[in-house]
Amino acid sequence: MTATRSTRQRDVITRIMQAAQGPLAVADVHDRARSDLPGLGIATVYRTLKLLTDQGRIHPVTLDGETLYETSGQGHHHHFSCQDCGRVFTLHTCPVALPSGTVYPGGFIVRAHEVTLYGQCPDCAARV
Amino acid sequence: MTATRSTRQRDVITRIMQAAQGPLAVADVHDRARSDLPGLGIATVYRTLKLLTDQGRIHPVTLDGETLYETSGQGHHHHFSCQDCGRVFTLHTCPVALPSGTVYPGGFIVRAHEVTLYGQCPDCAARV
DNA sequence: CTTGATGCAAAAACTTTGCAGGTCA
DNA sequence: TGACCTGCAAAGTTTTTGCATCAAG
Repeated sequence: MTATRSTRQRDVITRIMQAAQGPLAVADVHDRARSDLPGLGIATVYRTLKLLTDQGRIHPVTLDGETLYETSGQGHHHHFSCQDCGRVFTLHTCPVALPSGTVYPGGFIVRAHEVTLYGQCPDCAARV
Repeated sequence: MTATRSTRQRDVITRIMQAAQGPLAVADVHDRARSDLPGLGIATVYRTLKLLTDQGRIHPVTLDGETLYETSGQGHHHHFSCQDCGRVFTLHTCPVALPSGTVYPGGFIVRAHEVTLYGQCPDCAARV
């Protein structure tokens, strides 16, 4: 019987993922976690993110070639990538109406969709 | 003065990109090109794709963590990724209405957007 | 001929894996 | 205490770079 233990490293990483306002890169998680755990190894971050992914608690999203992780269960949502500061935000409003099963021009049967918006986030807009 | 030469390798790779029906991975380009140029090195493929990208003739798109390249100047379009066969198609119909400058809920100023649809392509639907 | 381009191999960047020692239950 | 977990380092992957040689003009 295998068990899955609660450790200081896993707790910290899990908390970071839950507190995030948008998806995070592996390096982001590592950096933030080291505030609490200076000696944390990058391998543990990779292993823990993989564990949480296998548990379905988080999942990866790819943006501009970078693999980021975000918590699951946020419901249908999309992302906004700020072209000024590079941060990625989660959007809870969906700009498309494509129910699963919709047949798209060309005969493509749509089961899901992903949208990413690019532009300027409120912080960067205010900084002008 | 720097020059940029026309070579057999570049011609072949350029032709492959122009003939593609959707974005291609580096390995796809390499495989296809080796039909004509058996000795083609992968480094040349990377260098040529980078060159064409710098020239604005092609550009990268990321899908499911993979970096693919497609020709530029196709106008506004999106992608359809078939969950059965894995191929990526180019769609010329856009499902969202977000003119540049639109302010999205939350105060995000939208400059551009990307949409990827997932489902079953016509070929796979017909194969059932 | 001159200089840019290619192929090979080494290097760099990013992930995963093996191990010995540390920690949770 | 036993089994799981961690950090470190080695091993994979993928992409970039250095170099001697080749070839476009």
